Amino acid sequence: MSGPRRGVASEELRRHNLSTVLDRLHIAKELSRSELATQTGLNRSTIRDLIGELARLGLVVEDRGTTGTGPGRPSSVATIQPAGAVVLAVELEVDFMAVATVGLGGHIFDKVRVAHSAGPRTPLEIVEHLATLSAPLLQALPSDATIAGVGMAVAGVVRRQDGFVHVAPNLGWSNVPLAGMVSARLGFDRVMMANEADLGALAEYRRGTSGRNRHLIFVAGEVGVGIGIIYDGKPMLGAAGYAGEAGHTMVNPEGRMCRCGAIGCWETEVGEEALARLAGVSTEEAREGLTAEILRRAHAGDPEIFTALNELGRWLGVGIGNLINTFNPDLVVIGGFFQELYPFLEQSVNQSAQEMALTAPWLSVRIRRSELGGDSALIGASELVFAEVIANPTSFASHLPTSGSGELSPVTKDVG
Amino acid sequence: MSGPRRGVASEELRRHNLSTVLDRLHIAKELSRSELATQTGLNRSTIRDLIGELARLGLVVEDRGTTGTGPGRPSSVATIQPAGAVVLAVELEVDFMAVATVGLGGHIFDKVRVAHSAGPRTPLEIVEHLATLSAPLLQALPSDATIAGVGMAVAGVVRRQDGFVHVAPNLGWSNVPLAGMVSARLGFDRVMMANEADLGALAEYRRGTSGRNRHLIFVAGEVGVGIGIIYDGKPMLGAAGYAGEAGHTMVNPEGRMCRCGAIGCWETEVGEEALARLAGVSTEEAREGLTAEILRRAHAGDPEIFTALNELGRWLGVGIGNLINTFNPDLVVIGGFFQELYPFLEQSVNQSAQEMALTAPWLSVRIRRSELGGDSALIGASELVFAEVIANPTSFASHLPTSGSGELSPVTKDVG
DNA sequence: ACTAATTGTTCTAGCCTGCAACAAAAGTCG
DNA sequence: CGACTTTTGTTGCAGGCTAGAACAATTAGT
Repeated sequence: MSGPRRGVASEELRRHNLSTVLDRLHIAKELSRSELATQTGLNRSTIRDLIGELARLGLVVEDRGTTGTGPGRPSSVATIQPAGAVVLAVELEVDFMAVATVGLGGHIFDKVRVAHSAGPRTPLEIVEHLATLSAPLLQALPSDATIAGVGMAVAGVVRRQDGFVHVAPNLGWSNVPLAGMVSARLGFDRVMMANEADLGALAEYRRGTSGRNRHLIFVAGEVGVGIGIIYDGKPMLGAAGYAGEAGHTMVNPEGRMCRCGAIGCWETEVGEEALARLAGVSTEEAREGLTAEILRRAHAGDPEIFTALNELGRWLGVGIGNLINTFNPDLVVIGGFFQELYPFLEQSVNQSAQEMALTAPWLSVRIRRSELGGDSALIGASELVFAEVIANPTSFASHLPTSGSGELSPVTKDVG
Repeated sequence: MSGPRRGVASEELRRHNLSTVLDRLHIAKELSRSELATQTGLNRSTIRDLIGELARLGLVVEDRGTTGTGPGRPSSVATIQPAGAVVLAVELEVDFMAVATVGLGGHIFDKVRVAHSAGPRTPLEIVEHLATLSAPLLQALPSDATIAGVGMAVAGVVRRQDGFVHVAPNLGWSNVPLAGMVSARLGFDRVMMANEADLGALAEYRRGTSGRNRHLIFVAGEVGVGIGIIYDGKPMLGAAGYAGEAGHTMVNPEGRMCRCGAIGCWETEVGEEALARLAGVSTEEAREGLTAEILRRAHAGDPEIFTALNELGRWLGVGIGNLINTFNPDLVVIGGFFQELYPFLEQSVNQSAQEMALTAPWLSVRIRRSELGGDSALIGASELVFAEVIANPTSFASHLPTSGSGELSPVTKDVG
């Protein structure tokens, strides 16, 4: 991420403060100037200036504050402007693709989710499909909307630097320069991607009920098993973006061969295939069919299913205990199909995680299921791009005039 | 660590730049002004000003540059002043205590290492012992030396926030407010501690031949097994400082009971006890005796030892593969007794790590033995405190005048 | 000795935030 | 209903910090 330390000048200061204010507004959607001043520690006059600049950039609007909270002049309220920066968020799964237009503040303009037959598809087909799906969504955006870029959640091993898909087993891909292809086909410069567990973690941290815990682990059970890590409020992606492949850590040397080639990976004990095996269900059934079927039987009181879920929960707990010892997080969030099954897993997960974890890190951690539901990957994908916008609001909207009165100066339309 | 984002003013800018320059000088020991300007991107005039302030704080000295590299006026050279900030670095082990006085730039003024009989000792005894050992070292420092604080490496689970030893099994301690005790006994305000693996990682990153890799994992084999993590150039300590207890992650559900109470921890396969067991040596022998004995036999070509080391290396490699998949580091450094045995472990470690790791993260990682030798914990302990000094050079030396000409203004002596 | 190259030194301009003084807009209380 | 209190917006100024330009200093090369 950041290189060795460099010196900075006043403009960097401005960028930082602008970014701080925009970040708070992005999360809270609206804040009064006085709330902003308190939260950031900046002076009234500085906040005024910063909000003015953000308004000029089209990222926020300011209204006269409403009254009611006590004596004193009501404070002006700054509201995030969703159309100021819109992300085309994409979730690419084995059996469906979801696309959404998400604006600043997390506002979802539109969303489509199209199932398709599972199995291998070429990257070109997928990109074409994406273009078809996204066109109407982009059309439907307000005319003053600015597209910030594309954020994608991909079930696979993705290099973050250039959005290169090293391998995506369920899609049958390897070595696909996906970001470049999407960029070329859709015509957007900024195309960012990461795997769904990383993005689930980001979504939980930014938009979940994480209570602003700054160290969290998101455990995603999909076809494979992966984790996303937020360390000190930032995504921990590793040197190349491959971090979080905890599904492929050995927990059982006497276990089964994993599709990665190694033996006894965590995934072989808690992945979807393990679930099907334990429950005595054919793997042929589709993913959603499987969990639905198991939930149905569990609610019906099928004892075989309880045994299976207890066994799965036990292994899930062991892995989570391992993660607690390794990372010392203050929150572990359960996502993917684990989340759907969690009521039946909770007890065994807690028990075996506690057995595994050392006392000290165990005492300060909470384990919770995700509450974002199925949108978690899309939200994370959008936040990936928003992070860039927020880090440098000015350069993002560099086509706009950066000085002069907002109301008076005419905005030059792009020609071409 | 850092809380939610706050706004900053110009003083913060200054602090950042001062810190940047001091950091570079701390690592390089001396740099010309022009080198600093190039590296930091700051202007000549700014560098001059910053160096001036650091000189006034007594942290660097400036000399006329030596000539020789080409035409042009020689650039002044700033040299780090070791006595400007001296850390009392302490390594607390089961069978010995090491104490050193380390100055800025990593200069070691003095060092003592005293063996004592293993086994439980009370915290009070240890603190008293430390006071006795450190007194002559502090006496021997130059009269103008400023003590920055105490940094300690402790073999145990330590809360970084307040230096609270949650548990240190080999010392027989639990719930010891060690930092507070040391602070009270020695009279230094700043007492910081962490476990030896965290500090080994820090030492490797700051003073090892890490090649400035910003993502590294240090694997420390002592009585227990722990890892230290550097993520993006910063120590990753977790929410409370307990991160890195990878020795207590399950790798073998059919394995042995660990002293932590769980079954099949990595430590039970690669820790010192496992080594003794595999080699058929009594655990009674002291730590150093054990590795020396095994090295002797290995050099003599004892086939039983080769089998034992291969088995240990295999498990070590599995765990390292797990870590590579989880963290995607660009460097793994082998420390502790693993480092001493590494020539005999290397092959099996590499083989099983490669089998375990996914292709993508495996291709970009290197595995190397530590080259810092036995000083790694002491160096890390000093860097822990130096990080604080470097983060805020001005407030560190707040007793000195912060303005006016360095040569002319008299320094007020502390009274009392 | 003269020239080119590089860096130190000094002064000024520009950016940014904080502060103080005043104005504006609410609630409160008699 | 009006004076008072409280809180916040507005504005102009001061202060801190870095960049840049102009000039001086110092060295190598010819």
